[in-house]
Amino acid sequence: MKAHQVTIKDIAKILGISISTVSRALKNHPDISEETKVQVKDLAHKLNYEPNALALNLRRSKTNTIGVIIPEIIHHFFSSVISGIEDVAYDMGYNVMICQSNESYEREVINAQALLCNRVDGVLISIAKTTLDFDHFRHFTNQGIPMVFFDRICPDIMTDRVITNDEGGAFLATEHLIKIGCKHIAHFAAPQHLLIGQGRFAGYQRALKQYQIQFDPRLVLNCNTRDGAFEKAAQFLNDNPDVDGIFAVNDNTAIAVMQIINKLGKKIPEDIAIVGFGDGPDALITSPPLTTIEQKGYDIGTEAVKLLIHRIENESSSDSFQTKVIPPNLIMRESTDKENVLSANV
Amino acid sequence: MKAHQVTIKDIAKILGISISTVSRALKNHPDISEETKVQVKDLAHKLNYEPNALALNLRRSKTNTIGVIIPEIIHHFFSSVISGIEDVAYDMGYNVMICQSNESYEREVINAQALLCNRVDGVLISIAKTTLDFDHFRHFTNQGIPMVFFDRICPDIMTDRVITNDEGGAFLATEHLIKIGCKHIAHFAAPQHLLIGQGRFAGYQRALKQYQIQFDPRLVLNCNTRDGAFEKAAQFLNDNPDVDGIFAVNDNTAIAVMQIINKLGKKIPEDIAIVGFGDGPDALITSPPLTTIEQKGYDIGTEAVKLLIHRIENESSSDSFQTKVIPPNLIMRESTDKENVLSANV
DNA sequence: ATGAAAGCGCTAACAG
DNA sequence: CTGTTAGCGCTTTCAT
Repeated sequence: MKAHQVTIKDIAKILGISISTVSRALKNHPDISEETKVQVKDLAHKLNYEPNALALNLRRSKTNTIGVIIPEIIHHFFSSVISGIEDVAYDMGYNVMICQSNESYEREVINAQALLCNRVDGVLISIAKTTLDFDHFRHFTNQGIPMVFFDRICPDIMTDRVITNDEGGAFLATEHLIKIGCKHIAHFAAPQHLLIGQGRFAGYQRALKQYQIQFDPRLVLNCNTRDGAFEKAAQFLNDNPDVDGIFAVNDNTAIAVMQIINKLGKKIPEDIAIVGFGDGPDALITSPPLTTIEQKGYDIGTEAVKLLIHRIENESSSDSFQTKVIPPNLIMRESTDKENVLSANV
Repeated sequence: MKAHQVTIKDIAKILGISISTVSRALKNHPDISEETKVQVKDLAHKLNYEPNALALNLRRSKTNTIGVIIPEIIHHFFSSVISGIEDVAYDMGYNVMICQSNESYEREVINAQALLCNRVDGVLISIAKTTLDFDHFRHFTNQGIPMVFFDRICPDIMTDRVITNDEGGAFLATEHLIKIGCKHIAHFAAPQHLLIGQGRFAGYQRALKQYQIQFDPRLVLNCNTRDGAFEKAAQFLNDNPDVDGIFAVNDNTAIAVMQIINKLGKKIPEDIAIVGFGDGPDALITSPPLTTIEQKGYDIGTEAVKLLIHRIENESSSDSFQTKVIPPNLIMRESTDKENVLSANV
């Protein structure tokens, strides 16, 4: 059943010429006569010859393949990143091999090993939440395989990096709430052992400080998931009835909080204005649509893969490592539109 | 810079034994003495030896890799499918190589070729909307590489398939609207040259017929995207003020229509009840939450990859081709909850 | 202008 | 128990 895949050997035999001539003819080597070239190419086409990438890669010890390790493909942010990666990689002649860690350290280690075995030319990584040890990544550097971390970076390993400006984005979000007149701004925060947790909390604090609003630690709630919000938000809003603005560390949390606020019968943004972080498509379909910080997944992907391919193709160049920071944007929507600016335009 | 990757040859040289002994030792061949095994394994570990998958695959002419061609990874449905594929593939010792067609025929052809060159053991495919010619897929069968189509299948090629029961799902959706008392049920439909367009329209019609409701072609609108809804829905609802139920061909359209209905000041579900198709996470966060048909992406992925691996590992078995149909579920939420059953439970 | 041969890293007969 | 050898498909010197 399994039809033997056509090789240059087959072509050579049929045409009664040598393997090397076929090889040369197929890649337009100047030494080969036009006649043979035409013959070879015709036959190759007729037989559906496809060069065996395995043999090729083994020979060159280069695979033109980029490995990617991400936590979960299902998150809109990460699939945007992948789209960015793929588009650029494709244009530059690289394949992409995607592995999901599912936020599991063990799986991440196995992924790394698989990529190593497959001799990828370089790796793009966003680390799992549960990963605390980084030796599996060091293997890449040991073997001279360049890595670029994005979004969830590894501070202990010196490499190129691409990150969002979390602090700046959080500042924008909080500043926006202040400017529309919120006086008591809560922050639903991610765990402070995560870099994004730290950065976004810091931006929140800086905005308060800059606008001389007293920081009140009681207004900071450790809550960064939809489920968490359903657990804690109602109680929190009850305990802090003066809260008139919320900056949530991500859209999911913000959206869940909005649903709770709606249920409580309070008005958004009149009673409580709310800003998220991430700008996934979800932010468009809530009621009201959610003001949020745009986290440019696609751009992060393209930048990361560009840095990586540059390293791959300039091994020698020991340019010092870069950290690219993607600047965030505030996307204003109705969840903070107290003045009815947006609907006035309709 | 690029550290030479360690090979069994290196290990053999250092230990002063032959390459084949090393090879055997590493795979616990019974002929090898415990002593040598330990020596070899220790050294291999110390040197971070990783077997070269390229060489291995070339040798065995088997890559243990499954190729996947999907339209867009960004769609929640497709990333769910991929998760399903990856989980099973991983358990069964296969790698997964994902390619996006971006709904482009040309890109799909290139993807297929890349997978062919990389000698994947099998392929999972959901075809691009713009694909009308299928020769690039026939190459796989010609080379004896098994294929499984899922969701967007290719009717012209005989292979295993995994699909949603579109007709049945649409029937459930429409029946549900009928049962909650809707009398004038509109259908926002996909183009009828697409199989899902046909199937879902057919299910809608069957439900009407079964419940003896007169089919009215004016209540069928060709509209299957968010943008389309924003263009056409308001006008449509104006022209057909008696519509009290809508079955939309997918969640995106349903959600956009809900937003329009809300803007028009009508109540959901009291004035108009609405059902979508797909059950992405979006359906949870609209107001009200959207009743929809669960399209089990993850399950489709696991089923498809199981069928594929079965084919791969039983080449000889010319079992006739199967079409697995994943049965749909109705997920009832507030967008059709006229009786307030759901909130009563709270 | 073409062919012969070595080698990329690994496995698996075949010999001892 | 271990070594020798051939070969997977391809490129690339080195000959001719």
